[in-house]
Amino acid sequence: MFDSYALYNYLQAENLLDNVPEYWWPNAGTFQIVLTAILGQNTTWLNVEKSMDNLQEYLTLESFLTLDEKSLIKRIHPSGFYNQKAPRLLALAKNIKEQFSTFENFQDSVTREWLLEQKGIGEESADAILCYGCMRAEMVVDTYAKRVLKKFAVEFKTYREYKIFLEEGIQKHCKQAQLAKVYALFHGMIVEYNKHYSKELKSFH
DNA sequence: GGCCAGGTGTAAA
DNA sequence: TTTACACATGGC
Repeated sequence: MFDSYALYNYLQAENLLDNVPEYWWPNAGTFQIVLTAILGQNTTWLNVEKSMDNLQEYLTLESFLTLDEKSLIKRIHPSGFYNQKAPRLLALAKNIKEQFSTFENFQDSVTREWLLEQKGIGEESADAILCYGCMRAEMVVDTYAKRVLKKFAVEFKTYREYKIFLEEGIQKHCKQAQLAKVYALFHGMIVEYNKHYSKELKSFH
């Protein structure tokens, strides 16, 4: 039977993560995850990197909060949707500061529900921030995950159904204490697999 | 030149 | 509850 653990093993056999950090997303565990999660919405990664380069001096919660909206819009121009991403990012940073004081405290105590209340954060961004920013056991479901699953004839309607499918198979085979790392690795392998086999996967549309 | 990318919010049916 | 649409750039 094909469950997410079978997919996990299939991807592992591909050896996709050579020379990739333990937590696959660049700068995992830092405030930068919050920025990249939102800048990356419906945007190519190359454009996200261009925007992040323009934010070099503002990559901590405190320094980011010194930016004004006009300057931020200019800096994140390459990654698109800047008129909505800029105010949403500033409001989010402000709320993190007000509710949690420090990013470290945010990492320890933020909930998925709190994130989903923030304008500009939907289910995928919430899970990306929790998984890679806070090292929590939350599986990220993105276009890539849906595309790989389609290759194996697995399709659902809602985000929640995809998330449950991906998490269930792993949970049966991994200890609770390992889950956060395994989910991060699993999602990372899914993305790398897409990059490697993009043409083949897109032909399944 | 058209299509798409590591989505989300809003409004209308 | 589902569907349609706006938001925007840069690479292919």
